[in-house]
Amino acid sequence: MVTSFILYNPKQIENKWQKHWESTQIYKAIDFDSKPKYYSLVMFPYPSGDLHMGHMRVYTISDVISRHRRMCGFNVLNPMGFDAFGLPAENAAIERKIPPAEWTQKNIDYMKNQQLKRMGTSYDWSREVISCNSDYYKWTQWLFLQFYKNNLAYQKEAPVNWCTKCQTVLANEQVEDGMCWRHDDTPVERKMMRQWFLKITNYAEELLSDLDKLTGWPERVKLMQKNWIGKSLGAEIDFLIDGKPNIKIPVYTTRPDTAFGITYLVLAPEHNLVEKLSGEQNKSKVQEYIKKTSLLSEIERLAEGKEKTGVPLGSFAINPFNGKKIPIWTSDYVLLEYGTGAVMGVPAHDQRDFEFAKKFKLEIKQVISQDGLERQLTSAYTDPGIMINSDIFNGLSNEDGKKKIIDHAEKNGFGRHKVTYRLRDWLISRQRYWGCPIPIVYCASCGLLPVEENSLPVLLPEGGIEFAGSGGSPLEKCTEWLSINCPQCGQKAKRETDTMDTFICSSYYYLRYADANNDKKIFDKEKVNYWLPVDQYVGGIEHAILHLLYSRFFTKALYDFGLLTFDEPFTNLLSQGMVTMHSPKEGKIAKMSKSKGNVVGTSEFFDEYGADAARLFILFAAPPEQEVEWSTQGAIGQYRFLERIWRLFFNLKENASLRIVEAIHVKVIHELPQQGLPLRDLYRIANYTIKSVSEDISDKKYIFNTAIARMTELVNNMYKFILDKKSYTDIECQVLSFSFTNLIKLLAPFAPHISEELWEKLDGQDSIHRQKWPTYDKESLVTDEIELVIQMGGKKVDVLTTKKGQSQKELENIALNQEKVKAKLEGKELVKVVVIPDKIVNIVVK
RNA sequence: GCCCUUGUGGCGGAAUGGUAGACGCAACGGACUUAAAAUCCGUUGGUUUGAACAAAGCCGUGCCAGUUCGAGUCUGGCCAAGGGCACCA
Repeated sequence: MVTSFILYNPKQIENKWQKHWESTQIYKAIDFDSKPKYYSLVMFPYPSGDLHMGHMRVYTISDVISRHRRMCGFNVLNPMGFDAFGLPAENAAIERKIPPAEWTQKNIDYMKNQQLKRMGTSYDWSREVISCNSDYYKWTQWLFLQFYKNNLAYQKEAPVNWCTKCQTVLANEQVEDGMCWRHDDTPVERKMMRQWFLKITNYAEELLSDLDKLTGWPERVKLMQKNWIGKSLGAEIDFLIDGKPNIKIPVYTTRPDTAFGITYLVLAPEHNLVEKLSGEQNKSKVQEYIKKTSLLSEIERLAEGKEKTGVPLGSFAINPFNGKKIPIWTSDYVLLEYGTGAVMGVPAHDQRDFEFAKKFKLEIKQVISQDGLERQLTSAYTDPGIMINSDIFNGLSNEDGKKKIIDHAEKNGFGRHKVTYRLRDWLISRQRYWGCPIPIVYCASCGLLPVEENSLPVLLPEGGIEFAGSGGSPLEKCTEWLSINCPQCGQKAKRETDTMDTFICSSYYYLRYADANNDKKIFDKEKVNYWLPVDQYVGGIEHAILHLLYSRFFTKALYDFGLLTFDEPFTNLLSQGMVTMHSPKEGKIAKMSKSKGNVVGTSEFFDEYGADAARLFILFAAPPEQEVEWSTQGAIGQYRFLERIWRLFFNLKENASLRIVEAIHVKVIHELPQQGLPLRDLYRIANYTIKSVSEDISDKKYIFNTAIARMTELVNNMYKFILDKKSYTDIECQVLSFSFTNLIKLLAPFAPHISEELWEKLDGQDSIHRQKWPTYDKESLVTDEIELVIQMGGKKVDVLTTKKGQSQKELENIALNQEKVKAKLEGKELVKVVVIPDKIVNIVVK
């Protein structure tokens, strides 16, 4: 009897099952199902139009997790959507005259049907969200209004990145090496503009301290967030102005212990007291300086090694500690947005101040010293030491001094303890068309008004938009759209023309998935609190700060608004490493990307070798957090692995009456006679494979590369077992069937198509993806023999197989009686023998 | 400058403080074939002694120390690569 052998044809099989899964809707998540819920999420993509192998990794990792949890009996939510607002669409409109909405939708269709689905992903597409659709951005606007009502959205004048050619503000992400992203010869300038902000700084402390709750997050991500928030403890000290008793300048410092070394004050050029404190003779010079620095780009202003610049204002402040009169300067090395925008100059103990004082010949006064002696400084002394020249504080260690000085200032009312964060409020205004309109109205008589909730969404006008590529937001020229009747007085009013940063859209999409089609509310409270928080989030490390911090902020704010019962959105986070490949343009290995010319498309590979092989390779080549270098050759290796399984199926089907065997009666296997040992080994290996793969795929480990290696080993062992075998006994058929059945079940999350096809060929019920994850026979892993390693001085001398469970003395005797050991012991003195039972004997000699 | 991560064969990578190099790629050999491809079965860290397919020895996880019976793994210092932050007072 010859079973007709069919060649492994991944393209055909994959297409067949993708269609089948879609029509049977096997990945639909059920609200409030009786099974425990599991929310598996991958960061939704920007629809740039073409995914390559570099993108595939994140979807594969997340999909393996989703499929595995489903087989483990969870009610899995695994949704997908598109982060669809953003600049490339607007750019395409400018360059190719395609409306952004059309361009975006075309890309979404392609990515969804030709790419994401072909990867074999298991999304519940009924919950798809597309952030540029009005049924989604209506809720983005609604959220903005909640922030506004809760005093978390406000406008202020702030320095922004400005491109003179585009005549518009750029987001920080759009500034590349200090130049405009569209004009790489145009340095970005700084400009003061009235902009919308979200008050994320209100949550600075909570965002910082709750990092401790996130035990399922990688340490490095938490550390990056911690550094970004940048909490620092110090003091605020008030300085009075000589001759102007009504004005005081508060200054923030982390080194109050150096207060007696203050020899000048510096204000940021944008500080609102600069003008007021400029003396008559200095006024023109100060104004000139302010103008000059305002024109400097961020890059120029912060350039490393840049010489300090600045001008004296011509007025003086009084050091409240010693009554000394000190000059007030302005310099661009002081930032307006940090602390109070003013700094006390202590050249002896701060390197920046030191450089400034040297350049402008200001006094340098040492007040901390290692040995209590004063000496000539060639650079700032920043190490700990003893306080000198500090009046009543002399002789204290500077650490003690910090506290005593603040206490002293507090007692006398000119200073206090102060906590400062590096985190700034979130600038969300964008002078762009392709974004979510900010629902605000400006009325000449009523002022600034929020759009009423029941008239949301504020629709983006479509058609007839002029994308000139210059002159600010295209919305400013949509005169029809722009004018509106004031919701309060009915008079003519104007809409806000800025749109929101797209990070707003992505700060809550994971909540919307819980109830994506609700047109009455942003989401049903019950549903969102059933599904959330996300059990496993997978995404790129590039979002370690922005997206993940913003999302945590949103969740905390929504919790405070009473919409959520949890205050952290993502319980577990996996930050996958990037996919790299040799870039001919850069002459080295670099992140896979179109601009670097090192892209491998998905379709070409899928057509020839299939998505299953690509998935396996991407998971096999390295652990998920590390980088992976794409290698088509390596991926073909995984294709060969799948072919080996495929051929094994036909071989066993023909010769070993292969069938589905989920478990073998344990007794039968253990009563096998001696000559059945290779079979018992195979049974043991099959069970060991189940154990290893289950552990490696669990949320404690996520090491898919070793899981795949274990499966490869099982296949290799099955081949070894059947080598030269012509016929099989019934028990051999059982063990082979058991091994094969469990192999394809273990393989199912990794290579979903081939495992489904083989499951069908085995007459398996339903889908393999709805089978129970295998369990293993613990007893089979217990052996009565062990490999004993014999070492001398920590170096391996011999390995031998012996009975398990022998005493230390017995093992020591076995070791000492080995020929090799005896030979080596000759002429040496035995010092001691270390025995680790069932493992190792280490003989120490002199 | 500060902070973090990573250094293991020709390559990607495995190794609860206990046999370094699992698994794969590449390379080489054998079987099959008229032949090639594919497939199946093997070999493959370096080095020395040896006529040797025998066999045995030595060295080896970026470098230098340390802890330990025993270190790729733990500690300290250094070097290199990558990443984050960067005039944050």
